[in-house]
Amino acid sequence: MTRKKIEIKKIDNTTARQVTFSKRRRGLFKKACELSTLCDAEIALMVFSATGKLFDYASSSLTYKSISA
Amino acid sequence: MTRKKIEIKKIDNTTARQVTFSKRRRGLFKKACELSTLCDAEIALMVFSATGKLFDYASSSLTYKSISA
DNA sequence: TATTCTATAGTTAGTGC
DNA sequence: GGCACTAACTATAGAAT
Repeated sequence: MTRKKIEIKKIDNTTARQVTFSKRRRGLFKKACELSTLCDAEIALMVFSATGKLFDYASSSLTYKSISA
Repeated sequence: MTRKKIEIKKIDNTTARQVTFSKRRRGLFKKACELSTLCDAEIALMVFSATGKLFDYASSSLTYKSISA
């Protein structure tokens, strides 16, 4: 996206892929947060890394109870 | 974000809020897609609009079975 | 109401600590 | 592993449609 345009396909280099993962994951969560706040939306987001680690986010009033009730 | 910096708080004007919702929702889903592709991550994303409408996305190999197995 | 236009705010690839 | 830098890219606010 900068310094050099990149193609949207799997990044071959493991180190580069991990660096991109942590940068973009932060960006994605930030955007989710902003959308929730700005537009009064409820959001749930789950991200599993290639190594199986889970990162998640849910806007405050979104619970299992709230969607199953 | 452009033309004028905005504050991250609920947009009061209903029309403006809806316009921002549809624009940013698209952006968020795109980013989720890109992260999944670039970094070989599995992602699930649910967005409920203020009116209760659901928009969702899940990367292809992410199923209930895959996470409960 | 969702989409298009476009200048500018914001994100991020590549790099070095 | 994360943070900082910065050029150059993308997303998007406001406006018009």
